[in-house]
Amino acid sequence: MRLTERKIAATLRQHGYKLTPQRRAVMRTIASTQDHLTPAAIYQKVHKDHPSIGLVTIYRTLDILAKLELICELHAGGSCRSYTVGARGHHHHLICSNCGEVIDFTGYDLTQLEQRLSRQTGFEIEGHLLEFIGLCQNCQKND
Amino acid sequence: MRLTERKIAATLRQHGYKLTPQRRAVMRTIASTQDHLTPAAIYQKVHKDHPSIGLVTIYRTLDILAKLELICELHAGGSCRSYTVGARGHHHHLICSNCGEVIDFTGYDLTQLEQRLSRQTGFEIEGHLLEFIGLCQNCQKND
DNA sequence: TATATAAATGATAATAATTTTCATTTACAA
DNA sequence: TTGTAAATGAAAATTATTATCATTTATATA
Ligand SMILES: [Mn+2]
Ligand SMILES: [Mn+2]
Ligand SMILES: [Zn+2]
Ligand SMILES: [Zn+2]
Repeated sequence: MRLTERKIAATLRQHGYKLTPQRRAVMRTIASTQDHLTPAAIYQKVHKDHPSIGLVTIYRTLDILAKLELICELHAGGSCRSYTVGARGHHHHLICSNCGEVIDFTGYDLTQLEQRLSRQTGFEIEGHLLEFIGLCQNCQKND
Repeated sequence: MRLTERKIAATLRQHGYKLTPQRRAVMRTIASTQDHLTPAAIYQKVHKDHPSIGLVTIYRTLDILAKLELICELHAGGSCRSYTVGARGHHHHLICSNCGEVIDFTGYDLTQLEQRLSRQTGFEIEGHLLEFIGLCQNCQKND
């Protein structure tokens, strides 16, 4: 079942956030489409109904909604990049959210899943991204 | 086995790229650490040995190395964001690299792997990111 | 080894994305 | 109602990324 504006609003309330017209507008926009939207795209849509809204409010609202896991952040290609040496061959990553340490791991095969998805959706799949985020041992010690 | 500067250089050659001191310096820097580094961080490191290098050259070199899969791009938290409504509960994504369409999929469980990784590395894993990138049916038709 | 030439570089500017600051407004608890 | 902390929007500041273009350079080949 999809998340409605009403549902989102309730969760905001539960967490002590005020329910402003601007936030409603952002929620409505996001809840009204399957697309993934950049902050700028959301701004443009919201702006139609709510011409006085500021882009900053979009960013702030998105941060809150993401923190509450009401929306989710995607990391497709393009910007937002950092690099590490490529271990030989295909592999995946384990990333420390605190210090940025990256551990490569191999031996986990996603081709079965890839084929299933391709069959089910008609997508021609070119690649994938599998990353685990957490705290490395060091960063656990130092709180 | 880790990728050495020498190995990287050979691959560059094979693909018809010239071997410049700047590129060597970038390769050396990347090959010399396990860390993942932002373009800015790489620039700072390279800049020490090679004060005249331009940041633009870093970007250009990284693009090439990524294209040749000698390094890999990470998408941890932070910037590079676009949003989609959260389907009820945890799910993963299939993203069209051309038009940006996103399909959520569920029913793929990574907790086994997560536990294995946690045991092996001592990481306290907080979450993960699993995304497949490809072309949706529409974008396949329209080339 | 000298030379021709396409490729690469770096300075600079342009663009785009994101965050900070701060004075003003507003949601909502009491 | 009213008080107050929270939220907003304008503007500026930062930061990331890309485009342009004159100059330099790696390297194939004579
Ligand atoms: Mn993989
Ligand atoms: Mn998952
Ligand atoms: Zn760490
Ligand atoms: Zn598409």
